[in-house]
Amino acid sequence: MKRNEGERKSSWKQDPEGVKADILAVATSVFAESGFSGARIDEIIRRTKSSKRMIYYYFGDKSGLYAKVLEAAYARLRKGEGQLDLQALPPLDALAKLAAFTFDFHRENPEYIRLITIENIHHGKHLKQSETIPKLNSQIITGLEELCRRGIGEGTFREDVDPLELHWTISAFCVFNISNRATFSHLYGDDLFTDAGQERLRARLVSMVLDAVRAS
Amino acid sequence: MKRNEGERKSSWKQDPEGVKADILAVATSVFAESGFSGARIDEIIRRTKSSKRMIYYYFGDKSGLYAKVLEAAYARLRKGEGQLDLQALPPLDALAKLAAFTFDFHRENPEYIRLITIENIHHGKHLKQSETIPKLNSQIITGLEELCRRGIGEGTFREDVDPLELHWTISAFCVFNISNRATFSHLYGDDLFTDAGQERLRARLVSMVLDAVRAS
DNA sequence: TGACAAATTAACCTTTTGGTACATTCTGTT
DNA sequence: AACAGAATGTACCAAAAGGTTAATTTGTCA
Repeated sequence: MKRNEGERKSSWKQDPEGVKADILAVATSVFAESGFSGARIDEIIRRTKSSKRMIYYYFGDKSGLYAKVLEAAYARLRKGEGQLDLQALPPLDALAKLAAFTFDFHRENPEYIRLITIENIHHGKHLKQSETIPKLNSQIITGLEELCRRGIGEGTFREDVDPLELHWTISAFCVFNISNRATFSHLYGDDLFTDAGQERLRARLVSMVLDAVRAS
Repeated sequence: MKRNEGERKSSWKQDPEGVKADILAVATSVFAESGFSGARIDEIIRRTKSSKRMIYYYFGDKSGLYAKVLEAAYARLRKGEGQLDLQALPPLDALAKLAAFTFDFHRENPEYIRLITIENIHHGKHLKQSETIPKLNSQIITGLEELCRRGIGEGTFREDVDPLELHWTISAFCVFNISNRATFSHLYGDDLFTDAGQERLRARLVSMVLDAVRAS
């Protein structure tokens, strides 16, 4: 239903990377919006400049596409954290910065969190297919290990802090804030999801995390 | 493939409540297992003693069935909390008990948490259809308000504690522990999901929540 | 006991949906 | 310029999936 009266009837450029990126971007939105099973291949191609054929050409099938979408989501999430340069700050400050940043970053990128939530609904089966995702995610842990070592050495951190537990705690806060917003705000109002409410939650997260690691 | 050589060829008892309960129980499992869109009506009836028609007879359509399943899940979750009798304990102890109980209860009932997560993927649209769920959930907040009032009056709670924020915090911990287990344990190992790990997380939750409310 | 409503079964239907076959165009290489 | 292989568009398909129709059985009450 579009264009070209005078133009040539058929003409297209080859652009594999562009097509792949386009599909991936659209698929990210559609999967995040409707879940894996709820997402429709036809809906994805409709929003794309390409044709259905290309999805199967480049990604194999719906699961393959979802796996790539998920991979890209994890990559961007961890990439953000990686740029924080936590080594430059005193341990307690660095931890505070990490927690606050994670809170904001997840809030600014709800699609990625939704994709991870969706992946959990499906028992992580696509994640298991990925080679690259586990590597990405080990970075955050080694970063926290380093941070804890410094804090313990310095005497500001408890001796028994657990980097993994720390990551778990921060994730729990920041992920829940996105993943359960719909039901929570419907049941209890959206006071906590206004800008002011979110600032309070972020402050709460930071102080809780700091309290949890601080030497007594 | 069952029964009756010598028995009458066809014979069934009318049992509306039994049929409804059967369908609801099976649907709970199937929806929790596969999500809303991923769940198959045929799979549900297959595991049921009834026939497909009954789902539509009693629940209208797939969404109607899911709405009832979700309603039942919320009812059981809140029913547990309601039986805690928090008034009988000093505020700090009551809060600790609530947090620890919620942690355990969610852990023992992952299906309900999964259903809520699934509902969030679908933007809470089934929840909005329910009359009863919001009532159920207001109980926990009024309970916490009462608790906070006592704590503040007694001087053990900070003056500015927010019951809703408290509930949010406890929920975040306990829900994340279930809803993101698949991806988290795949990426970071399942140390935190062993019995010992879970006990540590529960202890962390309790101490964090207490620290957050305690007057300084 | 007979009639009427409620409950239930079994077979069927329509649309949707993920996926494919096949033809066509583009582009780098010789 | 011609060939080969990669990239893309179009039309199509078979199966799955939600939902429905129609007929049968069971319970109830006058």
